[in-house]
Amino acid sequence: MSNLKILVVEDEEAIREMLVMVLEQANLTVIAVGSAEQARESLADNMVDLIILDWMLPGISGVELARRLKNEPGYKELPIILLTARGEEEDKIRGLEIGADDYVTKPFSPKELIARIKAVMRRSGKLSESGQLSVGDLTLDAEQHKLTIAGRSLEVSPTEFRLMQFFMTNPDKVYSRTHLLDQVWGRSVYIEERTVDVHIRRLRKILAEYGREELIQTVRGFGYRFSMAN
Amino acid sequence: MSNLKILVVEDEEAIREMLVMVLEQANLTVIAVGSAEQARESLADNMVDLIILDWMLPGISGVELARRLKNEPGYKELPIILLTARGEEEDKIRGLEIGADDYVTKPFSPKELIARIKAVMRRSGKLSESGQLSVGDLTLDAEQHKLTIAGRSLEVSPTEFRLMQFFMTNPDKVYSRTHLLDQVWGRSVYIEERTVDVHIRRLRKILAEYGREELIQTVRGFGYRFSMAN
DNA sequence: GCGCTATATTACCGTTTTGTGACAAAAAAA
DNA sequence: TTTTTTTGTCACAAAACGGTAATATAGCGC
Repeated sequence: MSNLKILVVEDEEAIREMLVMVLEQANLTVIAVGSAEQARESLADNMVDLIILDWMLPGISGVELARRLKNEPGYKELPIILLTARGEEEDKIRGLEIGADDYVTKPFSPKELIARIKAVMRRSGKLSESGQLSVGDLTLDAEQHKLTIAGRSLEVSPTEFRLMQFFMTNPDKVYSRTHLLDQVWGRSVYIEERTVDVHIRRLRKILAEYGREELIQTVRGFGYRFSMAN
Repeated sequence: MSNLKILVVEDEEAIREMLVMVLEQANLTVIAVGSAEQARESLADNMVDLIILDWMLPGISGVELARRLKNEPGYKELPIILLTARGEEEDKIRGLEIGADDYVTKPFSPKELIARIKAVMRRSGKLSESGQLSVGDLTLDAEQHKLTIAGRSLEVSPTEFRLMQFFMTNPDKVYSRTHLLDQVWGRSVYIEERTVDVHIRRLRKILAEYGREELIQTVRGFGYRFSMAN
């Protein structure tokens, strides 16, 4: 779950520190602020992947901030987890109505919080498939950001790494160039379809050094497939 | 602050987990139980260096357990930190009268808790601060603030030392410049991301004198990684 | 084989990212 | 105080990355 940035909005310092520690422990990048106003500033400067928002805040309350964000086009998709005092059942309902993606009650268990973050991230498709992916003797470790074949590490560029990550997460299926562009490059960029060929070529070249170029197969008329089976 | 064993007595699971995480993060060994009775059993089996005790417990309360322990010859010297709900000022006084060594209010800040534990440990002379980290033939001694490679000591500046300390504590993982800044420099300090590069460079230069510059690896597009493996 | 299309391969080159030395301010030491 | 060390920033150099286009090759129906 690396490389995700979380914005924590909590006015009480002890709890804020607690949150920061728990989140950093879980390998997340954290920005912590104490009010809705500061949260706004942070959002303007930083792209964050999720907000953890205290229900009660001085000035503009957490619920209010959540409600507003969920009505703004730019932040509609930004997952929000609300932090509420224990047992306020109506709060939970109201929070979810407003559009919060989940909520956690104080005091919170670190495990639970992390689990909920993961769940929300997974739902919004932001979870970058943590841990180790293995296909045959190929291993991709997201944490180390390292790709190895039979223990020897491969030198791949960032884009190649992401492409490989995608392939290893979805093996044995054909993907069109368009689909690959969407998934690996991101929906918002327009790039020539042919560019995919070039990156496939680069990956194959690297794999070929270990006699594994057949891992990435061409499916004429459709696209490419990553598979152990020939 | 390693090699110290802490017994946590707290009935509420969320808070118990929280405590465990915070303490383990601080390199302490933790045993966590949910009641005074279980605490008794644990004490019979394990030698612990400090107890963190919730004021309110089902059955025999925390205060009561503290009072009893402080009257038993075998446990008289065992430091106890009481956990109380916020703002119960009389509790504090009563707690200290009973013989508790310190108290912390919920919700607690991780930093504060660790600081108080350290203080209590120091007072009772248990703080040995034998923080030795070793990775390969690299050794970092937190106590002496000394970094040695195969016995020969390296001349590193304070910041470089902390950076190295962080890396050696978290090997084999990529960290972004932002993450490193947060962890090594501390959040709330605004420093150019590229400054990290410079410090990495300085560390590498020192390591290079011993042919070990490859210990710190660049992961293009992501950050840096400390690892023995190539 | 021929013609057509899809894919492979290569080279190019602007852009981005990282490395590096120098410098000055700040902090620490003397 | 003066001197020395430490540290953050900058500017430029070096390296790498990544998209494009041009060209070559391969697949396939006829």
